[in-house]
Amino acid sequence: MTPERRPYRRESEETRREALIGAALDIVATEGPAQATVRAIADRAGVTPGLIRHYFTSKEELVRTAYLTMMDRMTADSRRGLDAADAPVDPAARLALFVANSLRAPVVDPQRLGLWAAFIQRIRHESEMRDIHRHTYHRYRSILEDLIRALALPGFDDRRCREAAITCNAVIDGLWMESSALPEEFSGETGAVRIGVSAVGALLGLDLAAALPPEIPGDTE
Amino acid sequence: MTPERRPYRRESEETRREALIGAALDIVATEGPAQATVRAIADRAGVTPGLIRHYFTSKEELVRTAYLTMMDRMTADSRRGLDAADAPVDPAARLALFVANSLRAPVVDPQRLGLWAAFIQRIRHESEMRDIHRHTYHRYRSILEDLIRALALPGFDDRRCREAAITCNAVIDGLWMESSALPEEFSGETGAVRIGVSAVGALLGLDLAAALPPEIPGDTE
DNA sequence: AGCGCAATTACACAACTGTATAACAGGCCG
DNA sequence: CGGCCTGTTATACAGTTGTGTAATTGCGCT
Repeated sequence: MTPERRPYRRESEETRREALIGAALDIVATEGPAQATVRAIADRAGVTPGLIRHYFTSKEELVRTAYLTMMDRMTADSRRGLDAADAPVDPAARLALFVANSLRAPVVDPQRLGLWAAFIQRIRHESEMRDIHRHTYHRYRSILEDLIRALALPGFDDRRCREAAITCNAVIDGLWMESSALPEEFSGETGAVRIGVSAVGALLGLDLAAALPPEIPGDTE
Repeated sequence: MTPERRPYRRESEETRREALIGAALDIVATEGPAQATVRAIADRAGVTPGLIRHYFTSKEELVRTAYLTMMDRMTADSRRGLDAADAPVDPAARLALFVANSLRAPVVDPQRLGLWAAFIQRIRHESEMRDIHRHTYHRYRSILEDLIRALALPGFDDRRCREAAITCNAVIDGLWMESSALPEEFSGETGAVRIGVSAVGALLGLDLAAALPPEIPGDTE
């Protein structure tokens, strides 16, 4: 009567790391960071808890890696459609698309807000986290700044473009936050996309809403 | 050889509740929610852990009460100087003051951001938290809306005032968040107050910076 | 086919968590 | 000044946490 031992498959390091990171993000997003225990993460990833310490020196390191992955996804999702072959060439359309992407799914999402909040929480005490945040913030803002500069608006020198990017970034972040926290209040006529696009337009003195390319409904890859 | 028992003083319910709430906020703000255990909270409040369950039905309830207290403070700090006897009467000055207050200490503060993030984390799963959040958001936004309506701007009907409030709220929230997370990047010329006041002005089409009452340096009560 | 290594599991452990309950004592009322 | 209510402390407890370590077994290698 030998005690049964769970059967398993050997996987590559990359596969296992990705599975563990994905499981960690999943749990933090859906159930909060307090529920993201080594046992819960391992369980969701389909392995036993001990394996986490085989691929990461500590649970802490796994979580950190997971957050970096999330931030990369956020920026990539906001850029969607800007680098494609059929990407809009009109600078105003490009800016409008970027703003709109930032203010709808999958970027706007209660789960992502929770994930992001859990991440922000750690910024003050862990310098690696602060570095990740600073890097992500600057990368996003600089995309915005480039899009604004491409508009070649009269009177917008480098300094003014930079300040406009800071301001537009703020209004986008605020709307992202609020519409993710209270989705039911930002639907229909008060949609975050509409408000955000027209707000950025107002800040730059142009009609961005008219430039926004129509959304392609089933365009989720 | 009687085992020594810790001496204590009896206090009013209000005193004890405030002490416990304050201790909880303190610890969540400085060390994160994971460190806010019943033992740590009781310790900081100068009592023993059991007392928490004497004033709150659970640790959960204490934390919830603490968050509500925090949100009240945030709004109150932003209103500072608006209700005083020597408050500005010019509507533009009042709006500018409110915006500026929201974007400097003590409202802008890394610890408050941490506190706020820990709070936001919980709104998805705990309906009481979501209610607190919704209530706080609407209260703040409606202050903003009233200040905007008082400007009596041409063409700003109720609907437009409401949408302007949503937008201004977003830009303030975004700047608050970013300057709290990366304080060193929002000092001097790129100060959050300056950018925020001029952004709100731009969104409403008026020069708010000129209307902003000068800051009284030592005015922290 | 089967050896050997390392990926994976299994188990143990001490620290810590929130909560329940009983014993104690501070200080108001008589 | 003494009793007694209740605010407060003390202690116990079961559950959970991250981590360390030894045993197993999948599977690439020759």
